[in-house]
Amino acid sequence: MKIYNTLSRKIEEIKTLENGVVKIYTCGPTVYNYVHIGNLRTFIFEDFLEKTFKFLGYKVIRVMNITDVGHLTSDADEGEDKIEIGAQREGKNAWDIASFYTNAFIENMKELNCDIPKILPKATDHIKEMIDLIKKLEEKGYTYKTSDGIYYDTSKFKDYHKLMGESHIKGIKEGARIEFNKEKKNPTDFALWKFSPKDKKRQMEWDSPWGVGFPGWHIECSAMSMKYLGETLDIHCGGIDHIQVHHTNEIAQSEGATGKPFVNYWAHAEFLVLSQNEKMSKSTGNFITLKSLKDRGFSPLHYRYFCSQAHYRKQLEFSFEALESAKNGYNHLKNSIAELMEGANQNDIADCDKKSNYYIDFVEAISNDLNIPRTLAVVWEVIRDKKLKNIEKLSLIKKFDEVLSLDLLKKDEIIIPGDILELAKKRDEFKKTKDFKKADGIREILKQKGYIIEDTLKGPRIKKL
RNA sequence: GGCGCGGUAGCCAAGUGGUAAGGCCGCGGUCUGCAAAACCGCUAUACGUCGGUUCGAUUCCGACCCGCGCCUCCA
Repeated sequence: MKIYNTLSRKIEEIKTLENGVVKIYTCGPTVYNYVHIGNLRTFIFEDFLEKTFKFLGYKVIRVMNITDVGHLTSDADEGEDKIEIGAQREGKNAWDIASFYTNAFIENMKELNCDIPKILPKATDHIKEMIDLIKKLEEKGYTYKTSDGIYYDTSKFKDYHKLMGESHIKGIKEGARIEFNKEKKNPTDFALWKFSPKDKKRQMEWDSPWGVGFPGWHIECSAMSMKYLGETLDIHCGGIDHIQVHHTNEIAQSEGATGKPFVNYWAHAEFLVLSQNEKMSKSTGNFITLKSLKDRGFSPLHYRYFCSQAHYRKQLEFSFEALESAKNGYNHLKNSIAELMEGANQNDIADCDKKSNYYIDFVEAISNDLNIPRTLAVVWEVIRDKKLKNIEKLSLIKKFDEVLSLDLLKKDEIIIPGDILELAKKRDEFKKTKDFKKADGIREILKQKGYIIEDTLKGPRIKKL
């Protein structure tokens, strides 16, 4: 298994710490609002990664955090964080907001056929671990206090910029904009613990050795990843935007505290970008959710298929036109497979032939920096192959779907209401008496009611529009 | 201003130092009472521009143009 490592800027063969086991930490959502389809692209990438390891025989231990506290809206803001703003917006308390959007997130993941990591720690459940970690950093001299919190002195950590590469350092210094916090010693210093504002009671705040307050924006990932995966882990994933700040700070915190390498491989997913208009941003409220896709007639798996068509390290341009073509492609694929399954018993689909060139191509593709688009081409090639038997094709596709998770062999069972069945029956009778005008009339009525009728060798088949 | 990424047929998008996957769209055919679905076939002389290295570059190097991202919370 090879993957691009942001740390080395090279595609590397993965060597896990423990043979046959891979420990993965994936940055999860901040639950103050719905996740958007850009977030979802990253989570789908991580799901492909996890399933690829499983496909290749690894045991995967994966952690995904739920950030339910602490992320400030910006450096300039005093004390306000997104969860509390969300609470104000919706007239609920902060805890309810976090819980509501956590559930919504999990629901989205399920709909997209993404496995929910078994270890899904919430930041608010790990305040103690964070405090302990900050204490360790304090002991080692990495911290200093300002009027509003405990900060990390990034000048004390040797390789602070290692994730970004040497060339970034210059840019950060020169490109640094307005410095919001004058008490910070270096522009890149960041808060480990923030004090609650003196005049205001926060909904979420905790006691600490430094005073009542709440954790900084980065400490939770260091604390929770090391708690569940150990001081060094194999792979850490996230969106590409996290490289410069969040992940860089995680390294500084974790390695500063332990003196050991924190992560061996960093894997980052590129952005989903909108072809026109502004960018999608959760904090500005300008974003598309899975629900809005569904409202426009797309299924979650249409979106998963859409994402599967592009490599995770390349920006993917989102447009409804492009999604429409993915939808057509996906439906076509499912229909083709449904035809292959006609007459075949699902139980007869045995293990696939691992010596098949298609199987070899598939493994080659997923193992080579997760080339999912290539695997889709393999699936199409299998379907179009003139020599393979249907059952052989299905066994390959079934195996491939362990990674793709597109429900390729799943029959869409839909419940047809009685009145629709009644109409279909009538149409069939008209057809038999060759009264095609009336038969077509009924077909038109059914269409208006949202159902399509297709005549097959085995009789009519009703589908939802 | 700094850093980074990309520009492949009408659209989305893989990939490669020796002339380029796949999907969508379009067209024709088989099937059908007609459709639909599926299948078969076809299609566009596709690799931003200009140089360089090379026997040979879309693939490597340089410059330029264009688009995008990050640099402030953000997948």
